[in-house]
Amino acid sequence: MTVGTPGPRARYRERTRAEIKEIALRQLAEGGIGSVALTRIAKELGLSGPALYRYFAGRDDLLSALILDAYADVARTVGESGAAEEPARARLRALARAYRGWALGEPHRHLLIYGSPLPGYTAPPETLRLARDALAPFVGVFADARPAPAAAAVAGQLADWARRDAAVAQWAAECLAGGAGGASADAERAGRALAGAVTAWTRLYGVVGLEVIGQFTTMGHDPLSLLDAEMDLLADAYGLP
Amino acid sequence: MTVGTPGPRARYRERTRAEIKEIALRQLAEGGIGSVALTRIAKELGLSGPALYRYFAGRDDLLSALILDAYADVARTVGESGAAEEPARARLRALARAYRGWALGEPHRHLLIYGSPLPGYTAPPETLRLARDALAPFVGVFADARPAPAAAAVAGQLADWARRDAAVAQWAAECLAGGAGGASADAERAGRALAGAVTAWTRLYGVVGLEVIGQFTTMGHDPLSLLDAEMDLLADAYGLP
DNA sequence: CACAACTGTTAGACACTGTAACAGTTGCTA
DNA sequence: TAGCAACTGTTACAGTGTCTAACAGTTGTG
Repeated sequence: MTVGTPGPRARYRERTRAEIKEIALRQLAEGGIGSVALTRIAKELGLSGPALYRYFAGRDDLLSALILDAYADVARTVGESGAAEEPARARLRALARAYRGWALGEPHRHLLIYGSPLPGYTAPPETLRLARDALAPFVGVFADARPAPAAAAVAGQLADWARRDAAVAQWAAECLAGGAGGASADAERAGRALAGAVTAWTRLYGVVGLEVIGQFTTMGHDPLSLLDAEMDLLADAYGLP
Repeated sequence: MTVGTPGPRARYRERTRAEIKEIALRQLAEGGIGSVALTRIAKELGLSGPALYRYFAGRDDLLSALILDAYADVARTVGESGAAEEPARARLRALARAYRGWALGEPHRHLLIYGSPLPGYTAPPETLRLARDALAPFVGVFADARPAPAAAAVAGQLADWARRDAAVAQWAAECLAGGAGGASADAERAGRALAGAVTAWTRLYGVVGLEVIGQFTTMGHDPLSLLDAEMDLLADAYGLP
């Protein structure tokens, strides 16, 4: 951690990288992932082709950076929402709506994360952490869940997971305690909460994903109603107040 | 409809088109959608570059054909499964597992349909029909559904849809009657069945989609268990026997 | 103040899409 | 059955994009 002052050079470098990503995001929004082209970015910056390779190792590296940013943005957006809502089921609705709002506002970024994966791409470990950050608020919602019998198997598997992996157990405990307090929740409780969170996330992805790719445009229902219904049914099945 | 005999020329043409699609599918499987390249397909066929444009107007046209084939394959796969299962909830599980099996067997084709859409692509009307064919068996499962209160809003919206659009109403009636018999089901019943089918499809897409893009690899649960649980919870919520 | 790192350039290899112009083949029809 | 029109294929080429190599100017820092 010998990171003293940034220095003027590193400053300029970071600024240029940010500009590149900015233009890339615009291209992404306009024509999808296939439209992100280094040469055109360079032209728009007044640079010439290969100069961009000073800032990103290649196209894949740039896209990886965009993916990481998107994950961070999702975690931030979800994390900032619904904390105040009081009955747990209202909090669940708020979390789901928050992600939907983000995804509909920037569908290309949703697709960047949850659309077709890049062929050679393997998510860096940091991505994993951010994905968990996004899931954490959901785990908190299901802190005192009492799942219906049909959900018992999944909850049991996730409880076993918490028993096997200490890091997971600790993470779950932190989510349950609301971030403070280190009271170690038992694995069964963690399993129930994780099962609720994973299921919520799956349903959320199901509704929003289909909406983003336009599979609902010919159906006669409002996707938001469907999302609310899915979260309410989940709250019912997990006995949320 | 003046389509007499195919003729030897049309025969050869169709055969070549099929070969092209075959190679394209292999490229798709190996390196994703970005790896489908007309020039390499031509080389593999012993043809030279532009010859392929005699068979497909361009890369997008070829990909559109692959998309249409994939939709048809999904409709066929789902349509052929689970018809025999007796309690409705068992049929629902079977349908869901059938799609999951297809998607895990050919993840690239799942992504072709449900991953990031091609920038300029708009689905041809035939796609719409095939998508409905895939949904039809699910509608049948929910023929006598009694949705929980949380699902009432969506069911109501879809009932209204059936009231507005006669073609939808007829389609729903056919699904409910199992394909035979023209007894016009009332719109309320159609709305309930459609709501169940749409929700089932959404959950199915949620689980399978996340599994295909590898979002479950770091989670300690079995995706199949989650899928079964989601379908069972849905059967509970819709009062399926 | 001098050097090393940084930032940028041009030239070029390679792959892919798609068009243009042209030539051989074949099925159909007058 | 002779001939034409449609079909199938070719080479040449323009345009775009990724990425490497070799080289040059600039600047922060020891």
